[in-house]
Amino acid sequence: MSKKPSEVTETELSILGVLWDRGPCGIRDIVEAIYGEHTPTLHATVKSLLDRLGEKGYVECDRSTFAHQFSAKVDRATYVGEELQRLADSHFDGSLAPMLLTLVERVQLTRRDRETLRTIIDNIR
Amino acid sequence: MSKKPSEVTETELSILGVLWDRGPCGIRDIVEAIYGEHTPTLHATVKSLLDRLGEKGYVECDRSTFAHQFSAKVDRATYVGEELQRLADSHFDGSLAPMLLTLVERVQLTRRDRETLRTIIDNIR
DNA sequence: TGACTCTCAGGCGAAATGCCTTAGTATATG
DNA sequence: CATATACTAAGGCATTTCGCCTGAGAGTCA
Repeated sequence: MSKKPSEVTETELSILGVLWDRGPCGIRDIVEAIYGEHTPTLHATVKSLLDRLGEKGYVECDRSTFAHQFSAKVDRATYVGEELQRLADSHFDGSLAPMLLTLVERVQLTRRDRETLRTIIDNIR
Repeated sequence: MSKKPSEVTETELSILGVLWDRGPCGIRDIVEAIYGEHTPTLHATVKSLLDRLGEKGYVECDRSTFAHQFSAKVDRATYVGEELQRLADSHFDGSLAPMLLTLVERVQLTRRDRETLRTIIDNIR
């Protein structure tokens, strides 16, 4: 289990977000999705961020096409799961259940949230 | 109430941890709790971190005594709650239920956990 | 007073972060 | 083929952050 501190920047996360929403993309697609325009500068900036996301293991690249296709290596749920585990490691000795209890006690859940949660728990049984 | 990205460093968090575990402390107490020794250098380092934690709103300082007493302004559960809300804001449009689903799917909850959780949910109602 | 302990203000180097430039390669179109 | 277009690769730059450290000065108590 690689125990990376995750450390994905807010800007990098916006790129991951595009990848999660749209699936594999070329750089141009990502640039236009985020900035609404396309310039060489923005292109290179996004490329840098993609490189770093690649080094961090969150993005991979298919180089078989002219415009390389980037895609998220980790899906959103898994990413969030890692973050949750990280929180649990820091504050609840790695165990998620107490954190979940804290969460439910602390946060204002809507009636809808409670019903959903109840359904989830019932289904797990 | 726009939430700042929190951005508490791992090192800063270790200081918050001491404050959470021991209550109000002088700098010396914190230094010894973390490093097991006390030197002018470590003292100043911890002071710097406390200053930054103060600026970020997580720590306050009682200056009425010779050795100022620092204490956490936000308790651990609240801090974790903020982090969880932040995650939900980033990935689930601020709604916690889907994130809870992710969390619950990831973990094996014991029967006891589920019962506790169910009780809590029922009591909120 | 003198020996300590503490605070305070601020600096330092390394790393991270977002942005940008330049050069070169593949593709498509006349 | 010749040329323009679109893309990649490699790397630099300015700023900020982070953890650590120094030096000066003030409060405390024998």
